[in-house]
Amino acid sequence: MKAEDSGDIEKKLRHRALRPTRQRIALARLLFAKGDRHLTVEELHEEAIEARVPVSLATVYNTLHQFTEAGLIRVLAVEGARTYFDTNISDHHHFFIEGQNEVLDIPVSNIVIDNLPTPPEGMEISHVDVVIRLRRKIA
Amino acid sequence: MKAEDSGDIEKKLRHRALRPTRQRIALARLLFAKGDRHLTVEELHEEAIEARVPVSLATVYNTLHQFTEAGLIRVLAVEGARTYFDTNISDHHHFFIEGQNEVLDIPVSNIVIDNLPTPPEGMEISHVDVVIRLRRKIA
DNA sequence: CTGTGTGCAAACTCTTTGCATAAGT
DNA sequence: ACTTATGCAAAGAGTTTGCACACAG
Repeated sequence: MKAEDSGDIEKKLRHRALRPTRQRIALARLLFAKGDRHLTVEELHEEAIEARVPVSLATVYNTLHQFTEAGLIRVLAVEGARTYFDTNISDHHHFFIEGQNEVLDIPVSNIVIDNLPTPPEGMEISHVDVVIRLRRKIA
Repeated sequence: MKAEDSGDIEKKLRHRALRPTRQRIALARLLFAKGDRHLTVEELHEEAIEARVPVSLATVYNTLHQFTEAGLIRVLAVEGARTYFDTNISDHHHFFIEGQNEVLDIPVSNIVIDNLPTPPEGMEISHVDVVIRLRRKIA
């Protein structure tokens, strides 16, 4: 939950060969200042506008992809039309509420996964995603 | 891997209040005759055309959604533009090859998941999806 | 016959791209 | 100055929808 100051963010961006522009800094701040989050491009765009940082949708798309390639954030593996980005890159998992396309962090991630299979030749495991799909309990 | 004959398929469809039309039967046969598969709408559509079953893309979309609601198939939780449908509804998991949007079944599904978290009030677990993301090993 | 399913094309949503302008170094 | 980023609008991919026609019961 440590909020990072602009100096940190600028350094981080510079280190990934990303110029610390006004837009990138603002988006990074929105992303990382509030702890772990998962949001869509649309949501981040709205937040930026509300925060009086006029930034175009296309730039939010570009920026989130650049951040993803830089390893600052991650793409969530949930089905559905839109893409969710996750600011938490450490191992943790998610609830997915069926019919509402909603994603929730799993509070205490003490899930144990065992007996992971061997990846095919020449491949290595990048990350294990566990999505627990939930549905409304039928009384 | 048991191939089902048309009688079975018709019965199955009828049981879900889906009229066994030519198209639905043909699609069901393509889906279930070859063991477990995961495919996109596009792929199934091409297969149907190749099998000389002229069916429209829209019908493939409709049919796959109806089959999903009927519990005959399942939607795969992988990110990316297109939706994958899985003919295997039992508990099993997937490899996802990053950068190629490719899905592979995990051969022997002996993964053990333990310490599942308690779902929020009024919710129950529908299914647990495990996606092991792979990347090309960097020498 | 009656109601449901199908096919086509148009509409929609989310995402990407091309190119002129603006900003960073 | 030189290079890279941004914004806009247009294009693109995948998916959904409306409505006339066809088919199953």
